[in-house]
Amino acid sequence: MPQKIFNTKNRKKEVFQPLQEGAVGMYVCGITAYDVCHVGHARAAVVFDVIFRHFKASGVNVTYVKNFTDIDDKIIDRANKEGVGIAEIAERYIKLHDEDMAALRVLTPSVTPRATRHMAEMIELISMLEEKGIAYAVDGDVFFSVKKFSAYGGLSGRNLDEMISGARVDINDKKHNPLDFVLWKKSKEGEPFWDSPWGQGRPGWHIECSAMSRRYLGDTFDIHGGGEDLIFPHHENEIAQSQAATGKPPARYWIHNGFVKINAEKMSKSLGNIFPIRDIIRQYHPEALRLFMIQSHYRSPVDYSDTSLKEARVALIRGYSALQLMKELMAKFDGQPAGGKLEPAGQAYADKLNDLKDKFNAALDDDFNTAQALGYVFEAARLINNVATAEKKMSATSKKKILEIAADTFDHFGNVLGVFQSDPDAFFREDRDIEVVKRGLDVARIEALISERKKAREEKDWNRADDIRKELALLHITLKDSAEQTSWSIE
RNA sequence: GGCGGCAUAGCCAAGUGGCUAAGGCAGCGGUCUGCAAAACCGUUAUUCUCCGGUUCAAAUCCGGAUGCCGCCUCCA
Repeated sequence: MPQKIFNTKNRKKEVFQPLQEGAVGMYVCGITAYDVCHVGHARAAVVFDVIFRHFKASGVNVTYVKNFTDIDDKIIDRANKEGVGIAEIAERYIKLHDEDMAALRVLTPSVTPRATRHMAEMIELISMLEEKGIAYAVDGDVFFSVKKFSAYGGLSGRNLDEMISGARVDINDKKHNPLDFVLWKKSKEGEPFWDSPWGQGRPGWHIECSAMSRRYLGDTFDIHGGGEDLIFPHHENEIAQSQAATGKPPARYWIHNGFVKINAEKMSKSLGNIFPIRDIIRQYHPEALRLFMIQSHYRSPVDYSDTSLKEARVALIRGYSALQLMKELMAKFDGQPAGGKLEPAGQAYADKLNDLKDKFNAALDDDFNTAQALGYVFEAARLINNVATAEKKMSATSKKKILEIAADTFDHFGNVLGVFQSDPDAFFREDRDIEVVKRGLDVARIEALISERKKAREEKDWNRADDIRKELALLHITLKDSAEQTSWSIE
């Protein structure tokens, strides 16, 4: 099935034709390192991580570039407030970013360039624009003249006249046109600076991405991504700069992820509803946050709330329960001979699993439809449960073989979506640890009660046993009795 | 004001011209169980915000209405 991508540039789903067969170059705008990452960053990271993983799993040689903006007004502000250098601020938040990404099972991109290490490339690009008469320098600042680039507005679907009439008043009287944007900024007293043909200064935000994408992926590459808020002006300006300088459009496909809303409101500092990733994952297993993200299509807005994370957690538990069941059963069948022929009932399960795998891949080929793909994952989980618990008459050899196929299938699902990759026992342990801390539970007391109940059950004192269970239920603890032992989980 | 998006069950959420409208949560009935939990089986939208139109056929295309949201300013 050919890969399809919704291209923001043309506002429609298109068949993806890479520049070079079997290879993909993808650039995604990363963070500005001045604060901890929030749930919105998490979404963008997860969305493009799944795209990265899907290409890799499809055997494509993908070069994924995600930058760090490590020089910017906000970083300078923060550095000044704390009385430290900008490098220290950037370094700190990049490190925290990396920790958050690792927790979310986000793979490290192929290249993670930093703006401050690419000054030469930026200066080169600005010089090219200046030579062509598209950029103009005024008193140490350099601006891009939007009127000199006729395709300006092509990505965001605006035209210059509309924008000029609708533009807010810009007090910068150095600009020839209020829509012109800065390529190079003269540094103020005490600010960090780099030497350039226009004097000491620092780059504008937009030029960073143009320079770094060009450096690692060339003048034209396959995919450029980012949050939908970056369409205008950031990506519009990137296109203008790159295309005006090189004569070639920078990216062929533009992918933009939708926003995360908080309880149906826009997340913003003024509303005080910024949810940092590190705070969320103290409350919920990181995979629950990840699953929440991939439950929706990447272009739809998603609404983050306590309820939605709780639901994602329950769904996650459902998946891991199937994996745990599978693991237990596999252990039981350890001594069984491998290979052998599947009986017809077993063959039907195997066919169904292969079918689900095909559908899963097709869903991702169709504009990375993770929500649909996830539906097939849960269908596969049901099949596993079915084989494990319902198919009593099937031979152990057949069961073992199906479970092997199921394990491979789930391995593929997990690899692409970045969920269900942990050992199920480890997952349940981690999840329980988080819940215990969150609810302030006393594990020793819980286990003492469970021992007491065990004794009561042995003595067939069902009333006492049930009273203990009710007491634990008040703490949202659910007990599960098996032949060997009683395990507990937190609702 | 300009540009764009969304509206599918109690909730979350796929599906964009034709098979029974995925999947998860919650609910109900059953199997299992000392009773539960988990799991499994069955069930839960004759219908996709509303009104018109195109078509043999529409949740899906077109027009209109209503509601919600995003961008136009730093923003994932």
